[in-house]
Amino acid sequence: MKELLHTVRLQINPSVYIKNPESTELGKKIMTEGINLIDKIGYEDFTFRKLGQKIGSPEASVYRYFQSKQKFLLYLTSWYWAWMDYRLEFAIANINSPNQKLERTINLLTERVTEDSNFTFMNIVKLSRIVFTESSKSYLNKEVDEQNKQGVYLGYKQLVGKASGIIMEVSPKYKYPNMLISTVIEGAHLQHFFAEHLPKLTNKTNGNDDVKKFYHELVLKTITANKK
Amino acid sequence: MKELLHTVRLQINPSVYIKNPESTELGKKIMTEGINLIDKIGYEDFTFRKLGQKIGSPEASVYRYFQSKQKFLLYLTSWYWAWMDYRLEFAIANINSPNQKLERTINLLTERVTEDSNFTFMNIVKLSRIVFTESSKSYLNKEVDEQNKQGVYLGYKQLVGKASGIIMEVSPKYKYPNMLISTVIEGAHLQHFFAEHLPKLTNKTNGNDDVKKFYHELVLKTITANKK
DNA sequence: CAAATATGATAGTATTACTATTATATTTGC
DNA sequence: GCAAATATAATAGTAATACTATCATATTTG
Repeated sequence: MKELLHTVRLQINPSVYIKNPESTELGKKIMTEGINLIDKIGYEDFTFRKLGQKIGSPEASVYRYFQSKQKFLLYLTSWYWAWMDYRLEFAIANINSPNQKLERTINLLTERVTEDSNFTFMNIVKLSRIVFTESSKSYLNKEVDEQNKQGVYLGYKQLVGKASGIIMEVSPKYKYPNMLISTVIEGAHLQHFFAEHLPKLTNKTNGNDDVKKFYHELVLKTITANKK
Repeated sequence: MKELLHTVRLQINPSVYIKNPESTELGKKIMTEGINLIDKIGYEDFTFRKLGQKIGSPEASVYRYFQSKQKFLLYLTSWYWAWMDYRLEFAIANINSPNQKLERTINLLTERVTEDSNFTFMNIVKLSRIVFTESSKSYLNKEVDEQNKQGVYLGYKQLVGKASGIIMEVSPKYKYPNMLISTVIEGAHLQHFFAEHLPKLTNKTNGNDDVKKFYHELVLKTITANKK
């Protein structure tokens, strides 16, 4: 993707923050250093106190932006999904062939983010690593229904919905587009994690693009009608 | 599956416990009530102190069986994978057709456990709910490499390996059997969770067996060679 | 220039995830 | 059948976590 010279402001559901961190310097420091810290020590060991020490502010100041570290994680993941949604729109703009749209969509959803975009102060490489490892924890808990009512997963749902729509363009009769897309997204995260930490659970051969290839093939074959 | 009148002792890697909980009454109480409690309040809110109160023993006693609540979760998941492995062996015993073996395997890996087996004091329905929601947290963290060295994921790897072998029987040239199986296992857990809590991310129509059907079709189509 | 808002500095709290110690009860080995 | 080993109970203690509260000061805005 090309560098963008104009600034894009991503839309994040306000339910995940108290005060928009993009609106102040301190808020931006919280995001930048928060990402660094979670990427380094992991979500479990991450605390607002440690973050405060990094940015030279008391933890109480961090609490003025986010109710809890859960909400902070939700903010980061929401930001990521909004960014992906934006990238998806960009990637399929002016493309007419549904098949080509689908190919680009699957690429986007399954490939690793390795290059830093400088369109934002967010470190995207680190953020995407965080999302791959930690994002499922934001819904796999007992608060999921309550949080869902507040709308904290809207960004994720929107992206899944959009990608499912592209599946339907290619194969209008396919019954399970949402299942397929959420399987692909979460599966790709997992496979990248496994490749690094539990290789017995995956199949990385020589190279790099195995995950992408695997899900490409899987999606295309799955949505194509069989000649029984 | 038929009820079994003999007792089967599942093999659990000793790295996940200090003292085998199956060897004493207290140990069994810890498992039974631990499962009840995690199922009720979730892994995050679960503590050994609360568990101790339930079973009328001090938390120090629980610590004599398990080093930490992480290890306790690992014990439960290891037990579950060992049980699944046993059920898989049982389900494919004396079946010759690879396709039929595969069908039964996918069934086992993707369906919800709704019936309590009385071959054990473990509440399998609750345990499987716990595994669906919490098991990924046992590896999605910074300790994964260290824990992996200790062998705590061996049971899971073994099951994935066995199921991949069946894929290879059906389709010897297929390149990504492990990816496919781990995608199916974790994906099915997720889809069941979504169906209950985030239905926008899945496609449940009228009935019940959608997840099973979806993954069946997905696997069969994926491993079948295309006529290009 | 007053009023509102943002931040810093500091303190406090209930709970968590443990570890340690001692006493008593139970099992086992000879 | 008794000593020795082992298991459990009872209790206490600790550093860290995930917050909340208060007050003073600095900065922005109308």
